[in-house]
Amino acid sequence: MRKGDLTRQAILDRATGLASKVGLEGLTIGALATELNLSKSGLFAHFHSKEALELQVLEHGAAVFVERVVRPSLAQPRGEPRMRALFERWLGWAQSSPLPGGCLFVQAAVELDDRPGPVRDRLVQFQRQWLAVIVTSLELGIEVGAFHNVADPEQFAQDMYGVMLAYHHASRLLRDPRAEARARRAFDALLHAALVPNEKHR
Amino acid sequence: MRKGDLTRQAILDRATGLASKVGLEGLTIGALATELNLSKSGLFAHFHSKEALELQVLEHGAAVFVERVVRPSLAQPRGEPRMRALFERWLGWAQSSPLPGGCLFVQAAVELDDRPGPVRDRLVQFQRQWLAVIVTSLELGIEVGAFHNVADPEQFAQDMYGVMLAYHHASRLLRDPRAEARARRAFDALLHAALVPNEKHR
DNA sequence: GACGAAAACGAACGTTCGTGCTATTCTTCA
DNA sequence: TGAAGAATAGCACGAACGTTCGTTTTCGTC
Repeated sequence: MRKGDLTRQAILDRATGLASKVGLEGLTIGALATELNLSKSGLFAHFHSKEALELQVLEHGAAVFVERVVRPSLAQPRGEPRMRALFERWLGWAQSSPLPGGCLFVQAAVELDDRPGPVRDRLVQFQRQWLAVIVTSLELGIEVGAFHNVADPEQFAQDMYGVMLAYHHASRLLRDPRAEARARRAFDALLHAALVPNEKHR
Repeated sequence: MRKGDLTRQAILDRATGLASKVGLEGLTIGALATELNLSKSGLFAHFHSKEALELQVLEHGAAVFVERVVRPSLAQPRGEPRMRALFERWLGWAQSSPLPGGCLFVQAAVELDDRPGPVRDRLVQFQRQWLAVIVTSLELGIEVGAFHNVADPEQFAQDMYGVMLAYHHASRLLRDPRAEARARRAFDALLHAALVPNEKHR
């Protein structure tokens, strides 16, 4: 019972990286098996369908995301530091070595936006949770007095998402080395607009 | 020689819409053929490979994009009107009925960012051209005195792209009906920051 | 060391993919 | 109107897909 979980984890690790390149649909059991020196059927036995594999890849990716981005950021003090931590770690996540194809969720989001089913549903759930983290962090910053009281906190979340997606696009498709610096500038502007004056010029 | 071009055009029209849903790779000759009441081989004969079909779909999409977004916008006067026209028509493009899966290029960009080849190369070329249109429109607006002289016009282009991508994400994946209004607000803020003061309070 | 269970394998399945052929039908133009 | 040529259909192919099955290897426990 132990050995099985070990290889299952190894499979999911590799599958997450592969899916970041080719997508969940592009992920192939045969290719994944050869990459891991496993037989197709041996790998397949761990998950009992392709869809179950896709779901578990998503689940695995989300767990890593929480551990590497969300949790350490929530350890930062409320307000500007926490907000910056979220952004910086989000950027780092999209470049991390286990994700050679960029953010798994960006790939999955575009791929699944028109294909109903449990995989899409789970992804939407994850995205909503992540947006909620951003919104809540902003609202906590408002409570603490770091940010202005804004009418629509979700506007900030969508804007922040845009900065990230634009970075992803410019960096991964256009291979523009200035994309990262521009993403930071854009986020700075976003944050600057939300900061209350005394925080602004400290 | 006339009939052939006619059906070829019909094929490309339908293929563009289908590809906006399932991507260029997900686009399948068999599915496309049945949708058009054609035989697989009959359709295939028009393009001599899948890759050629993908390239022509991209070409076709770009031509429609120029005709529906770029050209009418460039008919607007320089400065704010032209910039707003570009944005509005870009938004409209992503929602247009021949693209049931959203912007074809967003789908293709994510799909191709890790798969080298001529299709990716062509897409990158298109994206660069489109960014150049945005940058040039901004620079012309500066010349005319509508916008501040900014250090990095491409920053504006990347930010504008981000607004669009965030809209796409919130709208298509999360089905958030407020996504469009937020996109407009975000673009307004972007434009407002670039406008020179006398233009700002007119 | 032996035994039961878990894990991995190898071969085969039905289907679909892109891609070639060879006919057949339809257009076009002298 | 009839011949030339383009457009489409029909059929078959090899490869890859997810999936199933029976067998073999490996593991954990007594």
